[in-house]
Amino acid sequence: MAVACRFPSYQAVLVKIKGSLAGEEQPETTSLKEASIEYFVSFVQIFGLPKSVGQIYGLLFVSVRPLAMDEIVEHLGISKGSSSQGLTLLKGLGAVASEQIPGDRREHFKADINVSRIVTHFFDNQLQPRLDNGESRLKEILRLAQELEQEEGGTENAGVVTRIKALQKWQKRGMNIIPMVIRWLKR
Amino acid sequence: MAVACRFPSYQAVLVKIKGSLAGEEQPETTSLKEASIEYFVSFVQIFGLPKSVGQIYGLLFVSVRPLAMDEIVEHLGISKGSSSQGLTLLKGLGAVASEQIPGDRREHFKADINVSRIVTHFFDNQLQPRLDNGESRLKEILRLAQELEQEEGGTENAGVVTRIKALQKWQKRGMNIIPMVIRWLKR
DNA sequence: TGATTTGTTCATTTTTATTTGAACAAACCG
DNA sequence: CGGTTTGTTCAAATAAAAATGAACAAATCA
Repeated sequence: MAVACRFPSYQAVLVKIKGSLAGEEQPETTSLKEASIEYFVSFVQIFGLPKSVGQIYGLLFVSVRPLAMDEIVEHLGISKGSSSQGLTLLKGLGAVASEQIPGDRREHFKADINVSRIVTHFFDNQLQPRLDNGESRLKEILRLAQELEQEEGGTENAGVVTRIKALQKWQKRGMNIIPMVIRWLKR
Repeated sequence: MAVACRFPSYQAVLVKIKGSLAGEEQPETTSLKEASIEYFVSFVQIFGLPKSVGQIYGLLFVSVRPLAMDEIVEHLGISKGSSSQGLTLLKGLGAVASEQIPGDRREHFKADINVSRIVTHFFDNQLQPRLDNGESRLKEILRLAQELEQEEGGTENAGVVTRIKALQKWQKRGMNIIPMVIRWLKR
C-alpha cells in the first residue's frame, strides 16, 4: 500500500465534463454516514490511499459504537480482504484503535481522531526516510557532477554544480521544517 | 494528471522480494544524467506524479543548456505526447521555464529550482482548495449529526457530534499552518 | 477432538492512470 | 500559396494499483 499527495489525473477533467453532459444524477438527500464516508474518501485520496480506507474510516468516524469487521463489510459492501487490509493500514497509522467487547470474540474497531499522532506517524515513517534517502543520493549526484567538471576542465558544468548545491540547501530546509510542523501540531 | 503524497502499494513489498531473489542486476556505474533522473522520478512519485514528469525534470536539471522537446524525447525515449503533457504540467507548477534561442524556432526548456515558488503554487492550487471544500463539507456533516441527535432525543449521538467538532478544530489548524509554512520557505 | 467463527494472505480480476502515436492545428519558410 | 517543422490533443493500448474471494491458519467452542 502507498501514501502520497494527489493532483487530478491527466484526463480526469474530460471525464467529468462528459459525465455532466450525460446527466449523471446525484442523490438529493445524503445521510450522515454517506456524507462522512464521502468526506474521508476524498481526504485519504489526497494522500494517495485507496478509497476503501477512506470508506472504512468514514464509517467508523460517525458510528456510535465500535464495529466488528463483518459489520464494516456489510455496511460498505466491500470484501473481507479489503477490510482486513484497510484496517491493518489504519491501525498502522494510529487512525483506528481496536478493543474487545465482553461476550464477543470479534475485534471491534473505532476511529481515533488524534490527528497529531497520525501526522507525526506519517512524517516519521513516510516522509523522513525518503528525505534521508534523498540526501545521500544528492551527495552522489554532486560527486558525479564535480567529477565531470574536473575531467573536462571546462566551465560548462559549473552551472549544474551550483544548481545541485542549491537543491541540497532546499533538501536541508525540508528536513528542518518537519520537526517544526510536528511541534506546532502537538502544541 | 494528479498530485498526492504516496505510500508504497499493498503488494509492492512482495514484488521487491521476488525481484531480489530473481537476481536483478543493477548497473555498477551510473552517469550524472541517470542519477538525476532516478532521483527526480522517485521524488515526483512522492507527490503521485507520473514517472515521465520526473524523468523530464531530472534531465533538464543536469543539462548545461536548455533543451527542445524533440531532444527530450530522444534522450529519454518517451513519446512526443508524454513530453508535451509533462512539460505543460511542469510549466504549470513553475518548475520549468521556456525560452527562445536565436535562430531556432523550437521552444527550449530549462529546470527552474525556485522551490519556494513551486511549493507555494502547490499549496495554493492543490491543498488550499481541498481544505476549503473540506470545511463546508464538515459543516454539513455536523448539521446532519445534530439533526439526528435532536430527532432521536437520545444521547447516543452526542459522542459523534463531539468528534466532528474536534475534527473541525484540526481542519482550522491545517488551514492555518499553510501560510506559516509558505512564509518560512520564503524567508 | 472436530466443528465453527474470526481474520489474513495472495493469485486473480477489475478498475484506474499513464503512455503512445496518429490525426490535427498553427506557425514559419521559400 | 504548398511544403515543412513544431507542438497539442485524445482514442486506444499498456501498465499499475486496488478489490475480490477462495484457501488457509489460528483461536474458540461444545
